[in-house]
Amino acid sequence: MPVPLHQAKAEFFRTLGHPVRVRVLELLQDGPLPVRDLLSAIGVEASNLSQQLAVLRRAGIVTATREGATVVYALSTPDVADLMFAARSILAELLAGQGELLAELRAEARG
Amino acid sequence: MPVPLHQAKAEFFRTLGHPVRVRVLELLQDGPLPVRDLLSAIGVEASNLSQQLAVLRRAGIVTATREGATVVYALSTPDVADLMFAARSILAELLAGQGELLAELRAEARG
DNA sequence: TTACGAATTGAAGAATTAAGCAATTTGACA
DNA sequence: TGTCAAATTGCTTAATTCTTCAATTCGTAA
Repeated sequence: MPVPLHQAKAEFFRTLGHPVRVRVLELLQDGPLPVRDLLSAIGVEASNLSQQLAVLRRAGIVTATREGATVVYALSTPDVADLMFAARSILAELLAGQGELLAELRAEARG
Repeated sequence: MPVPLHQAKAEFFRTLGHPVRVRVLELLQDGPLPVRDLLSAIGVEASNLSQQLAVLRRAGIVTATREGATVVYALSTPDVADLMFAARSILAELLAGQGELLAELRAEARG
């Protein structure tokens, strides 16, 4: 298996590794949205959101289309939803595991 | 939806955002492996691999078990395979899209 | 005990990345 | 034309992350 493919995968994951960008992808799962809506939903500075949108754009994960005065963003592939779902599943398991550890710790503290 | 959850997801993705760590997770999909094997398969400095394994460990994505002189690593949940699969699918689409752009560009160059 | 191999840890410098503010572009409309 | 709102870009500072090297831990066997 060629090395640069791992590089590409790693870069892809890194592209998702920012709370605002995660937020954007989740919001776009239900359909395209203008920047204005993303802005009010996420509640971050406009230039900051723009920077994060640019990261997603450069990676090709979202597309931007100008419609009059506004710019509308959309997922370039709906498969992103599957990925997010898989991530949620894993995160749920990991956090459940931590929850169990926490429970054990409490049990020890009581014992 | 609470803000820190997005933070957690972002951190999770960022944890995957490194070629060596991606490589490790893919290798572990077929079952647990001792560090020695990861080392020879990935071909990176031992201390570097150890650093990356530590990142995965701290995130709870892999577990380490000492067996005599060696340490064996395993995925803490098999769901990681699903995530990797989803990532591969998206990456394939994105790269295909780039391929199309490249084809168009070539067509223009010929025209 | 001493030594050796396997693996991890700590720390320092280089390189990336994020956040916020000012300046700029682009389209809509008086 | 001039102006306003939407969105992006450029730039600077602060914070993270990566890589490498030296030192350390842990187990095994002489």
